[in-house]
Amino acid sequence: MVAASKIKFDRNQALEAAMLVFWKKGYVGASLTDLTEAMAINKPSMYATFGNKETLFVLATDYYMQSVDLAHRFHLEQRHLPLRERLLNYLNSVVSEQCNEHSPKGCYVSLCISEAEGELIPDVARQKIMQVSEYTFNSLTDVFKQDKEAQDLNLAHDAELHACYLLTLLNGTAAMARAGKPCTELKPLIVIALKGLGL
Amino acid sequence: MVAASKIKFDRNQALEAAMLVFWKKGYVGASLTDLTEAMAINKPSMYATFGNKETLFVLATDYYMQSVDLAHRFHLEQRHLPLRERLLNYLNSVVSEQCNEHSPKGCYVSLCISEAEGELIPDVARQKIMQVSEYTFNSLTDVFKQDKEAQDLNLAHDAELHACYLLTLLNGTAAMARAGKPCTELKPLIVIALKGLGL
DNA sequence: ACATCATTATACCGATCGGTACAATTGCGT
DNA sequence: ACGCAATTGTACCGATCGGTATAATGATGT
Repeated sequence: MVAASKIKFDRNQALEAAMLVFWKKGYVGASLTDLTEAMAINKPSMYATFGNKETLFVLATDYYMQSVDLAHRFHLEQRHLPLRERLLNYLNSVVSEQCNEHSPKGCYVSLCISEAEGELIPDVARQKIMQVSEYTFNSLTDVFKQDKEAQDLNLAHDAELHACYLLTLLNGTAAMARAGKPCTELKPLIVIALKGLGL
Repeated sequence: MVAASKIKFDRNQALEAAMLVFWKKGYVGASLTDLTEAMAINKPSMYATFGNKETLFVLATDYYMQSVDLAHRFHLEQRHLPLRERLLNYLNSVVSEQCNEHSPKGCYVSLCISEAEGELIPDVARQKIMQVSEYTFNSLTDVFKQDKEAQDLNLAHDAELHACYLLTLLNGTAAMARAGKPCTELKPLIVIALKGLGL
């Protein structure tokens, strides 16, 4: 009764397509035409289903966190593995994707955060992307705080500093990947960077 | 005779203003209105003097290299200083500026390179920003290749790798600065990162 | 088979984009 | 003081932006 009739397009599939466009072009660079073409729907359907560009961006960001980011974060949570191995798996996973030929270069979050500072992203979208970045930071901080190995290595003190260090590394590789550096040149950086932490 | 008459506005001052706008908003985000208002001239004067938005961007990028980047690179060329001190001075100089309250957050080059991959920057501008990024990479590579200390520490082998490492670090701090991280939290990352190189 | 109603496609809205034509203005050499 | 020439402000160009009104479409319950 409610209203569930007629065939609707696949909502998640549309969100994934939108996410890929934002990932490639950023918030401002992604036009409604780019978005709806990739989503294979037209503008009125988009507005009826998702509200407007800003709320679409928020939902696409949620989708990113629940799919892409979750797959990476999985490696962080393998607490049965040694700390160095967990971090290596996580960092390699992220960097691999940043260079992946089959998805946009770089990092969705890193790109959109760069736009946010320029005052060219509406407020809600800006808050969303900041909150997502903070979430990753907290995940990394928790690893350093809770892991026994990290405590033994004195990495639990200043956990925030070390989390910031790894987040900076990943933002850096994201920029390099976007500039065209291949995975083969970026992955070795991870080993060097971990040496900075004594790992 | 030639034509040198009438008062013209200060060309360099205008280029500096344009550079600051591109630095804050990127290429696409910087509208002609933003640019001409900051340059304190109007559109016809801008087009008569600089051609169009794309050539203005190229000239603003040159201005950036000759002013901002040159001041940082100066620290790299102090060959009488120990390698670690030269790198520390250079990296601290760059990071300080990325966080500077009185200029746009982050890095001019890093921001515009991120835009370039999205196919939303005209070709000449794109090539210019890529070339500038390559230039910085080569400067760092030369330091590792030519410095005696670097040769002794086995950093001259894979000089490109180590240059890439530092460039990645700076792209990372640029993103973090743009996301709002203060200088006090970013500068300690430099010391950690240099430990990765054994410095 | 028919009427119903959500979804679709088309065409349009005002605002702004990069870029330009033109006329009023301004400061110079004479 | 005058005329010249470059610069200025204004007003506009077509294209595209985000967003919407409206009419054609097509599957469903009866």
